[in-house]
Amino acid sequence: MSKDRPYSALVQRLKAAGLRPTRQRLALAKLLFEAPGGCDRHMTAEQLHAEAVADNVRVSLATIYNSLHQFTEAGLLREVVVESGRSYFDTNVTDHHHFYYEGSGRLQDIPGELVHLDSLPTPPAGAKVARVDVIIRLQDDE
Amino acid sequence: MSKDRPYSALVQRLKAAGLRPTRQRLALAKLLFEAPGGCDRHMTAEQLHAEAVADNVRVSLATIYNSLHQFTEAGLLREVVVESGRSYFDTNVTDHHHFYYEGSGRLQDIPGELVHLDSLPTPPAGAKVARVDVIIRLQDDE
DNA sequence: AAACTTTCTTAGAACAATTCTAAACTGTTG
DNA sequence: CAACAGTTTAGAATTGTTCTAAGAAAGTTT
Repeated sequence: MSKDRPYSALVQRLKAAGLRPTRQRLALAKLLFEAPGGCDRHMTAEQLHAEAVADNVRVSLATIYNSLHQFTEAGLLREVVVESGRSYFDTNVTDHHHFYYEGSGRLQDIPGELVHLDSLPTPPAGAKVARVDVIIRLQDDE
Repeated sequence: MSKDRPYSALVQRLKAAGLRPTRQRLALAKLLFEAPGGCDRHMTAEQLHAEAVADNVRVSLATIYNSLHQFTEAGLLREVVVESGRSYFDTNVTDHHHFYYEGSGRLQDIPGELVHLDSLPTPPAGAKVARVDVIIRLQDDE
């Protein structure tokens, strides 16, 4: 019965990540991962907060930050820092890269296959590669 | 005569960039581009400010930020944002990339030739590629 | 489900990095 | 050297983010 298992897929997803499926985490996960139109989203904390408020979900900004970081930690999100005070959380956690429109501040995915990194220098002994970020910065008229 | 042309190379460099060679800009340029030991530096605003103070150059933090941005604008520096509140100014403005040690927060240059980017997707019409940043994030024990 | 433990959420304060402001100062030009 | 535009400054203001301590909700045990 749907009444007994609201958003069961999301609940499972949170549980699998070791996170209690609380009211606010579920609401935020719904906004992030089950947005009506699209799929891959690039959201700032403020944007997500605004969406939550607009959707009548009462969450504090602190919880937004907590949740975004916990989701990121759990591999449900990926953080992309584009410039000084501007950091996005990307719902696409597959191997991929980004176009960054400097004028509008918009971020756009580039499938991982489209960028071939050859002959990466071997990182110093003892260091593991955590991730490779490629950001192609575009100049667009603001 | 050296008395008439102190740091003439730097003076020229600033003038060529359309910047008045003021006392503080010259002092900062000297710290950035003529550091005793090395050549390529990755400095934060705070670090540069600390160096200036240690060198008995009285500059306000506001001027540090102004100068760093003006130098960057003029192509004398390149800004690299690695994470939320952490942005470096790199004296190496040639085409190159970076290793970022997440633990220590250190940045290390990778010569441009060592990374081959194939088949970059064509950026949308009307947009020019301003720069391609590749950051290889390394996990080192903090 | 009452009692209990643990984990979450919250408002607001605190913080760090950066930018702004308005006044004082300096480099340059005539 | 006078005058002006460009620069510097201290301190306030802003922005994005984290911390704190207290109350609320979830999970557990009975």
